[in-house]
Amino acid sequence: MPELPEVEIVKRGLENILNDKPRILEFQLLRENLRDPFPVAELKKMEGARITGVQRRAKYLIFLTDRGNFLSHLGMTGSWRSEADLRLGSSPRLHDHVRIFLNNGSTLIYNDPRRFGILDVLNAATEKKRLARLGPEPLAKEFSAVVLWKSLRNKNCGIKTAIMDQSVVVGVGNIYASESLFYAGIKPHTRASRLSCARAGGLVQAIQSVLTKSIAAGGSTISDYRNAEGNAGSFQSRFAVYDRADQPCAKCTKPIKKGVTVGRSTFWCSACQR
DNA sequence: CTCCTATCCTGCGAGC
DNA sequence: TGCTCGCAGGATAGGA
Repeated sequence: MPELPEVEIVKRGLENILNDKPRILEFQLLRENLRDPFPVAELKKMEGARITGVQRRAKYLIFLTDRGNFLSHLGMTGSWRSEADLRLGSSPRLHDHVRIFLNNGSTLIYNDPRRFGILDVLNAATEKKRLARLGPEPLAKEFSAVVLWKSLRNKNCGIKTAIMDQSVVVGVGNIYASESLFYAGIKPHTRASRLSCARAGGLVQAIQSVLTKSIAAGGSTISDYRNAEGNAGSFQSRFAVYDRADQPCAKCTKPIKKGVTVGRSTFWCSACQR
């Protein structure tokens, strides 16, 4: 579900919900793990802490408190929502796994059917494990033609696989990889190491443009994505190629192709992308 | 190092 | 209608 635009929109919604810097009354863990076991004791230590902000790094959400920080990754199907006046003993909805009761009357609820998500505290060890090897933020100045080109030079895989590698650039997932390559006019199967610096520069611009436009549209809602305030995104109606197999290319009207690259479906226009 | 596969899970739609 | 199968936004471990 969530790639950079969706996580960014969730972050902004959480900021609205948490803008009065509420205290955590209780961390309610409704099971013992998602992809990894919850660090129960360390999370419980943060009960009573004041949440001072929310940040995004790559596809991670980072919750800042005055007693340490914790992070969340939505995996494929994770979501945060808030409910007002929820009682501690009230029964959770299907696939609600974590509830954070706040002293401002709202409760943050993490729901995740497939449970590929992550909830972890942020300390030196988890920073190293989760964040240390992440590449540049695509919307930051540091992400340039030369930076991308250099990290592609030793990569034998296709360019689409390469830009989904979070050590090359963060935040680009299966949807925005196909979309970006369409706008850059680059075939997804092109060997990453063969891309010229100039074409890498075009790809940088395409990635930035697509992600920025998607954020402006509230992200993409494929089936179940909602932001923290319950609203769907609308960028899915503007996909150029993703999930548009056999439909006419908006530029040249030739049918969009679909293939499978490293187990992920890939969409492109064989006329517009070389 | 890099590359490649399998795997973690549930839900849904296509096809029979 | 009801069943099975394949596929879905991500990331990682483990072996080559």
